Amino acid sequence: MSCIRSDGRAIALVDCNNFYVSCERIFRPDLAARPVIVLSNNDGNVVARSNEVKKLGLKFGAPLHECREFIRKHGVSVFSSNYTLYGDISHRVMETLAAFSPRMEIYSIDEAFLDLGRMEHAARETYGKKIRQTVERWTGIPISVGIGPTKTLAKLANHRAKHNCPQEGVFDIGGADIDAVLEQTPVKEVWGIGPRYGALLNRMGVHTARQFRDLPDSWIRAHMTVVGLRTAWELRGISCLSIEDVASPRKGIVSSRSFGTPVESFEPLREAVASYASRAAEKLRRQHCAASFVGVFLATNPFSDEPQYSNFISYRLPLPTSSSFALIRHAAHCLERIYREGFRYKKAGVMLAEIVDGRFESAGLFESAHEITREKRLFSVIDRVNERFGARTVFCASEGIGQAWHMRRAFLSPRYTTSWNEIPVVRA
DNA sequence: TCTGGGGTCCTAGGACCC
DNA sequence: TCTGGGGTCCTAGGACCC
Repeated sequence: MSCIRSDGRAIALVDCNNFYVSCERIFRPDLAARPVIVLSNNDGNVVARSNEVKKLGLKFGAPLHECREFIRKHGVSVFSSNYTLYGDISHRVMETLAAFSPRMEIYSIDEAFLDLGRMEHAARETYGKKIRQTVERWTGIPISVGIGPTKTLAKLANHRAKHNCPQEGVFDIGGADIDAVLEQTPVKEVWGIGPRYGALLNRMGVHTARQFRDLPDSWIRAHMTVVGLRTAWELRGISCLSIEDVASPRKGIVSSRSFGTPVESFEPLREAVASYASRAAEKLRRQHCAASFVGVFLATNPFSDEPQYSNFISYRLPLPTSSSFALIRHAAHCLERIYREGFRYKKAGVMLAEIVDGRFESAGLFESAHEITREKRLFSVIDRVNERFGARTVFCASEGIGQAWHMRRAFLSPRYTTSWNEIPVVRA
């Protein structure tokens, strides 16, 4: 294990508060301090809650149909998830953050680690507050900032910032009594300790982050692998997880969805799979890669009493490609081979793997290099058009135009920031 | 009626090779 | 009776994250 003592270096973890809810509120200031929730795809479960909703006790992941009464009773505003909007706001937040550190890792849609270097102790908290004010002013998104000598401690500090000092929204664990903080933190709240390990540790009588930190290495290694050991060392202030400021390309790309209504015939299923293949190909091109492995899966609804069927099949391409045409074609062949009549399908998806640098995308025996180059240029234009004028401005005919299988999004907010037709208008 | 969609890393065990 | 040992690759499964 390669770990280094962090000797005075500080890391900040910036986390957007209730990110999806905050995004919706930017354009609906009337919803500030009001209960708001955002739903998962197909309006299935609650995936984001405003503080008001959390306080009322509604759990993350609750199915919408079980919340109807709660929503009515408390006058909750409900939104379908609008990833186009969230992606765009996320981009603005990250651009703002980038000005505060030469090294930054975008960890998720709403989180980033910032390397603060050897910034003086006394200056850190002030700096954190400055980051917070700037992001809020420039993007309208409230954030919390946790500062610590390692990623895991920064994460823990962030949790603390959010819950113990929401007014300031900044907490520097380096300026606090670390032992006391770890003692007050349930071990299950430590980053890297999931429900499984949490339960195991509790059974062993380990309940706080401090108790976990002080366990013998040999026990941790034996029961929780090196991953658990790294977490413990990080809690001791020894840095084992570095800031990855260059995003490594994905090793696999999956595009899948549950359908809004079950699909019973082949044709719409083929359209859906073509759409997923096309979206996966877009993701692939965005990271300048090509794939030589395509997989397709489909499944009926496991929650229903109807006859069940699910299957997965894959195909290895002779040469890597990033062409939507080629990937759609291969995905369609896969689907033909696993499709069975007489089932009500609920979900399908496309997987790409064996991903390589796009430069290895070369012509096969029966196609010319010229053809490949032409197709690459074509898709680079299509990608630019779709980026500028909105997804699916240009798309392959095989993706279908009706899309009856499309997911349910009954409470969708407008695409305020990415569609000319849906930009908010201010009337004098 | 309704039940998300993406990812990562690590380990154990088997096959195979010399 | 004795029944190598070490290396690599692959896969399935389990844990975690947002």
